Amino acid sequence: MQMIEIPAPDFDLAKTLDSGQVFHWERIGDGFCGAIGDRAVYVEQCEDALLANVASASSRCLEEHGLDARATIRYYFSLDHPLAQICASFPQDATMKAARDFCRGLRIIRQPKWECLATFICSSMKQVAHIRQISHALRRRFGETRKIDNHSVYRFPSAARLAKSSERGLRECALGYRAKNLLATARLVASRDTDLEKWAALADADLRAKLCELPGVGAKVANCVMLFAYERLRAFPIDVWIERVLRENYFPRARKLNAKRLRTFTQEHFGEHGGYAQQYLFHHARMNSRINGGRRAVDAKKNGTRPAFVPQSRDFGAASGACPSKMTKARA
DNA sequence: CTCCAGGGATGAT
DNA sequence: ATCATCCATGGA
Repeated sequence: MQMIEIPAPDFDLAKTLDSGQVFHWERIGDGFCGAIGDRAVYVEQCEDALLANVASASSRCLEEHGLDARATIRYYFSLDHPLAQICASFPQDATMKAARDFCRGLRIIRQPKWECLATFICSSMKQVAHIRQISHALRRRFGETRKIDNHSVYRFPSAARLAKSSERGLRECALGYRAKNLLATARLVASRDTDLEKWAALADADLRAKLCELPGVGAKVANCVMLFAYERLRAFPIDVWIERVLRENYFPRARKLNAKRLRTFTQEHFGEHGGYAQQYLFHHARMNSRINGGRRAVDAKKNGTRPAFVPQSRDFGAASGACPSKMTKARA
């Protein structure tokens, strides 16, 4: 057990872990504790490097462990993504530029597929803080524990483990009406006729269609899973925040702006790394809104930047990324 | 207290 | 095909 140092230029650990793409990392001291798959990890940023401690159960010797730990960190945090090129591919409008400057170093990470899917099934109509709470509750109750520096972290429970739990047990993790969907999807994934790993070979549209067949998964959740677990950097989830950003900045005074038109626009405008653009817009908007304790309009004015937008409309049915017919979903 | 949240399934137009 | 309504829960 010793700290390893990993070069991580053009990377911001805190922004990455606090941007609403992953929900279980805990601030400990100067860094974060969490699980990457079945490994317990402590990681902190030191300038252009990461200092990490990775505890894995299965490694032969110290040298092998070091290589494995480095590879794990590099892969999970997507340190191989060409971030400069990705940001350069963004559209050059003012809204996008502001988000790009604010989110420098934020990377889309590579999450385990089931963990990501299950977590986002739990995310519907929940604030980020609630999703965190749910993720932790599920882990504490059903997940295996791992130790790192006399601190406990918990794995996300397997689909098989959740499949054999009860809806009541899930509801006790503050899942509410989402419990039924999570349980149903866990049973499907555990039953082996839905192989999440195999789906990695599918084209975007087919993958999205497959995901949308799962209970509790619609266009928005499917796009999140595609972006955060399947490396589909084009996937553009549209939630209430993103919809506000789009309406206020790209369609000021547009009446009759339905989901399809919004989706078409995002695919055209944000292009091949739309998912990255989306995450930057999301994080920027959230961190600058009043109701989330972000910087206020007054502070923004002082800094010479544009005032943060203020959420106002509250009435829309969100949808994004074509999610083909779900006629087959209800039957099961 | 009220308001709202990284939505989806369902039934009515 | 689009639209309204309901679904639980807890932080702000």
